[in-house]
Amino acid sequence: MIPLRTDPTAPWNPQAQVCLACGVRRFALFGVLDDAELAAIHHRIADIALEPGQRLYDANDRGTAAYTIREGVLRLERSSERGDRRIVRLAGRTQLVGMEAMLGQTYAADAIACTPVRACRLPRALVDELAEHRPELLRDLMKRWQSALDEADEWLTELSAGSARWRVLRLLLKLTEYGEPDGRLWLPTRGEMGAMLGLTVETTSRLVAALKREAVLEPLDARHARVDMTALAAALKAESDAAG
Amino acid sequence: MIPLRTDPTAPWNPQAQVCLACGVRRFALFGVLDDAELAAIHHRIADIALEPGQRLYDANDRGTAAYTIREGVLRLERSSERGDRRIVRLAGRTQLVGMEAMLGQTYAADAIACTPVRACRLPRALVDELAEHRPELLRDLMKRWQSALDEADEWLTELSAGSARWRVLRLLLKLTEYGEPDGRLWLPTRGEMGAMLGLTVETTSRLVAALKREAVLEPLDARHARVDMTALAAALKAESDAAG
DNA sequence: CGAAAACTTGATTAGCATCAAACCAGGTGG
DNA sequence: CCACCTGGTTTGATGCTAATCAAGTTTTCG
Repeated sequence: MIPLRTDPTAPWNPQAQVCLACGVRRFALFGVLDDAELAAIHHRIADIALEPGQRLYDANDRGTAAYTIREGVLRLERSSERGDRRIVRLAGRTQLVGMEAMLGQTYAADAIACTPVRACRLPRALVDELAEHRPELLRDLMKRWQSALDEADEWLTELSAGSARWRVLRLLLKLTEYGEPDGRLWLPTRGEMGAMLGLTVETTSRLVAALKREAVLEPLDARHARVDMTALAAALKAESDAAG
Repeated sequence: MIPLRTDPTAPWNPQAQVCLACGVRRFALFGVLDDAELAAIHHRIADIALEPGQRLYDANDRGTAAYTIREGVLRLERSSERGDRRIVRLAGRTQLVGMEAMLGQTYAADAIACTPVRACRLPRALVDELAEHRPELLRDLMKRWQSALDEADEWLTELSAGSARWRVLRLLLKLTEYGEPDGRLWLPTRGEMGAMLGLTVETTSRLVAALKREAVLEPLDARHARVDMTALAAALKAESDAAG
């Protein structure tokens, strides 16, 4: 018989403590669960770590789980029938990806880490079970679908149309949502930026370089920068006036 | 007292017959309901007719209903912060629009008829009531959210990137989904096409004209055409080879 | 029939892609 | 520790694609 002290469902189990103390807990899908409920299921939630470039799942895989991102930024990427890859969305802290698995569908995109990522794997069976007693869970799921849809629409209107400069500026604005609390901003590679905006690496590089010169963007290290929000807003305004 | 024969919930009521005999019934959100259930609620479903250009709802309105499209094509349109309008999705027969109202949210886009449209108005309260006894309804809703998301991602990868010719060709392919069963295809105005593809009216016009000359597109009347699917496939192939 | 809207076509230009080369940082192995 | 390699970045020169500007035409509708 398994000794009591290593019972994985027990709340004094170390992993249970991790779940209970999780920083994103209240904002994640399982945020509606109370301590007791979480303690009863935490052992079915695998903790996953990814290095930049590693995949969480691939498009067309028959998925059996969704994932809550606890840390880092993940990109959702599709290849077009012309053969080039396009990033259709980013996902960061507290966001849920791979929801299509909850419907028994295959994943719609590749999910690849842009930065070091930590995620929790939520098996479909678990979500189904919990949803039976906790209808709020389904409601939360639906809200997340709607958010993803809003996000996709925003990418269409703001990041895939207008001049290259406008798109890069809008992307910086979007990236502030994924920045560190201290104002440090994660900067994707130029290739990633291009794949998000439908631009080439060269064009993206030129525009980012220009923004550095204009002091909209203060480079910290290769992958991080600080943005002058006032200057960014002014640049966006100027660019939209130029277009109209 | 209301005479029995005009009782709106009675199955022999004319409107009830309309609902029971509805052509899209089995493919629509309320497809899971049986005759008795439908007869009990049909009087709460308003039948709506729109002429081209009329609006079903506006972005940012606090919506209290979703809509099932029974006939015609509707466009979902957003204006960007630069001030130009972009069509982010189309919706046709059997599709559900305005789902965000089911979450108590405001509509995310303007919904405007492209062709004469007939739609059924499904009040949020009704959907909530039915969902309590019929959990499949929520499942269907979630599937529709996922479909909308897939569609949005496809618009990003196939209709918003690549050469103008590629986009127009892909749009024709997409439009076959909204065509009549006899192979007749609804053609949007050049302005609408441009707003879907992120191109100007002039460019769109030139490319559509070229496709007519190449006999990929056989014009029937101003708003309809027939496409040679083989020629379309060949043109797409050629265009994607040229890019790669 | 006349006005407005949509469409088409042409001429010109701006903006981004393409091609090419140099540069830089981080990591590896001698 | 340095030489080297690799992947990402920057910059320049050139060309092509689609935007823009400008008529002119066709269709739609009151």
